[in-house]
Amino acid sequence: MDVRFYPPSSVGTVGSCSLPADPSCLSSLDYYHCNKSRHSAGEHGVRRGVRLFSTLPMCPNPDGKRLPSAGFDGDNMYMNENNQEFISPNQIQEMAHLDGSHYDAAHHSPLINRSPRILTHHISALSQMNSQVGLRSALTHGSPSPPGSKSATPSPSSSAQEEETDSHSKTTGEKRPSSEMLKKPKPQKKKKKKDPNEPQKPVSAYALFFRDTQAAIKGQNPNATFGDVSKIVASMWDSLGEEQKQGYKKKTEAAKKEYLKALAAYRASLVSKNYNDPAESKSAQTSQPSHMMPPKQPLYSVPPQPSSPYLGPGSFPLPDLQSYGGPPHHGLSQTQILSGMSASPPSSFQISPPLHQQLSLHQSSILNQPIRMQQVQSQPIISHQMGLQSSLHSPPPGQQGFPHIQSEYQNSVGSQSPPVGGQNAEWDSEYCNRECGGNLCR
DNA sequence: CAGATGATTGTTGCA
DNA sequence: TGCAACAATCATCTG
Repeated sequence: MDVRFYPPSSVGTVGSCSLPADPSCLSSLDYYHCNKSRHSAGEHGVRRGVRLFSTLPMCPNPDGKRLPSAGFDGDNMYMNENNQEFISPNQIQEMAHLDGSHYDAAHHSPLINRSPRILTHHISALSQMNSQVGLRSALTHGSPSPPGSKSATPSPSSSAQEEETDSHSKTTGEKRPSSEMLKKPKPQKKKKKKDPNEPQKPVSAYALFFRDTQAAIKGQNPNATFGDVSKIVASMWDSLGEEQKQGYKKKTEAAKKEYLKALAAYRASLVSKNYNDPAESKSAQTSQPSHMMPPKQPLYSVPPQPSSPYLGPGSFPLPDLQSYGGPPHHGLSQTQILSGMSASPPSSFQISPPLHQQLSLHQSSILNQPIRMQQVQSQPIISHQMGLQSSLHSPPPGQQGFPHIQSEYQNSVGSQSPPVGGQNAEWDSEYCNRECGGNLCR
């Protein structure tokens, strides 16, 4: 796998995401490095380290050289040896349209920042690779160089690469240095037992994004470790437009509001419980030291919203599916968008088995979310479902995140995928029976 | 503002 | 069988 980062100067202006000569070497990690390069280029601050750079094995080019054969330099699309298109100017335009407030074609924002479609390309190509070579094994064990290659796949611990990484980090002033370097013996943290009745803390925007995204990444990188996925997701998060982030943050804030309400109720119940059963108060106080005290944050500081603030976990993946799905279709309804997309699949998109897996994963997560919520906490389930429903009709801002991927999901799966709009009775019932016993699907 | 904490998922090992 | 720990990363909280 060639996750080599070519300095901008080697490819052109800044786009700086040089894709490997061997498309089979393409992976989401390319994406990661594309963003790395972006950050290294200092587009909007240097953030990420290039640790992966040194830890990931490389897929050697045929001649052992690491020459960029594909990529994007901000104006031009690079092709790989197979003339496989990774990105087209039109797509760039779409990306610009996708997030016009952030994208500036003249400023060479990162590939993925322009459109997650790139990621889809990466993932799609990656899926082909991963069907043959496990990313994880390559990552963790260091894929042995093919015979004859000039060991362009150095050991992850290659000192040369470490040196390079170091120097790169130094020159770029990475905010996030190698975790190995910073790794200090972690104190064994004990997870405190939580009261099952205690309302679950709302997940952060990033966690939501992670939840949504990891399935897709995993789908295409079945062997990707959690660390790999984390890095990719983090990179994607970085690339996420402010609008999309705001979408997630809105959800988070809404969830937080709900959480605070629930927490207040929970604490109130604890208080009354303690009043009735002082014996329990001791343990309760230890686990809830502040339950007698007013919360630091005003419980109702957030202005109330008409519907369930926590749109329901189910509402997250779906928007993301949509957000991954394609250029924004302003003024189109969800159904219109989806049906329209399934009618005209992009020719360049490659369907790969993992993609199906990915879709099913993703859709599983869609329907799974309420289940999980039901299991873990006593949040208003109805509002979750309502949130899901409402999300079907009025997508929250967050779902604009990666519209390209969504459309490609839809397109790629075509009729095999469970349609969103009602033709999925069979799938739905199957899934429903399997996953939720028919309690939640409808 | 720096550091701690907890969240994300999947795997592994132990009680 | 169930639960804790762990991985990388980020957001949030806390002192």
